[in-house]
Amino acid sequence: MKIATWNVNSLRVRLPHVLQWLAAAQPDVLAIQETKTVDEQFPVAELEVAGYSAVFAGQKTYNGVAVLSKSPATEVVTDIPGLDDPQRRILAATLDGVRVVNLYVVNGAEVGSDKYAYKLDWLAKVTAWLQQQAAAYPKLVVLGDFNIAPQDRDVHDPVAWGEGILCSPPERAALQAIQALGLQDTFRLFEQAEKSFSWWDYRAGGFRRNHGLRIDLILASQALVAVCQSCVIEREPRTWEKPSDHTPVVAVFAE
DNA sequence: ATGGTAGCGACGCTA
Repeated sequence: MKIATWNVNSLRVRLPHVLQWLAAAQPDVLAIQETKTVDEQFPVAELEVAGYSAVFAGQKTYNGVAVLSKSPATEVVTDIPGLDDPQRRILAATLDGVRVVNLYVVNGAEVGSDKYAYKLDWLAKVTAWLQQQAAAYPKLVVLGDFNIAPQDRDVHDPVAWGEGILCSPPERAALQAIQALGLQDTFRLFEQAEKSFSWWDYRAGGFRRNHGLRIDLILASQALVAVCQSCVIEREPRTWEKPSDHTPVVAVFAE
């Protein structure tokens, strides 16, 4: 089972890229963040032609998550207990016996800001719910745009980024709390090139200079870690004309 | 000191 995550930064703008990538990569599941598309405008028909069904939770202008899959999704959840949030950032679904939780984690803007407080509160509530998901579903994948670089090696310039947003100790502790539920960062199960990133700022030639961060993650429960065969960052879509600022991350699990 | 670009929807907000 091939499972991928990709923050597309507007599905309406990026649909040609998504279709091109699906045709070539043929993942079983693609979790998408930042669709920026209301449900009424979700491109169901185009994706169906490509061989994918979709579940989605969209809103106007911002956020929005979706899960595309070759097999139909069941047990779809978009809202969790204790988090009364109009922002569409969560989509859980079951696919061929695997529980997939797609997260578009709050960015947080700046350490100490209101948005930062919202990020940490959001993460705490999501983590409490993930604990229940982990208990209910031994085969669990939690993936998406985490807006947290797990370690300094996931940051192109750890000195410059310091303890700022996406790198601050409270954010990293929040990610650790999720991993403490028994979820491992599948990318680090394997040997990887140094300076492997999944997001590069559009500004200041970020991609050209490989000034990026690894903030798009695929976490897996022990039952899936045991059968995880690979986790790779696919850089190519970031080289295409008018790309998303993120590129796909793909994990393969046996069976 | 706080740039640079992209997307959305009306010149600012978010990332």
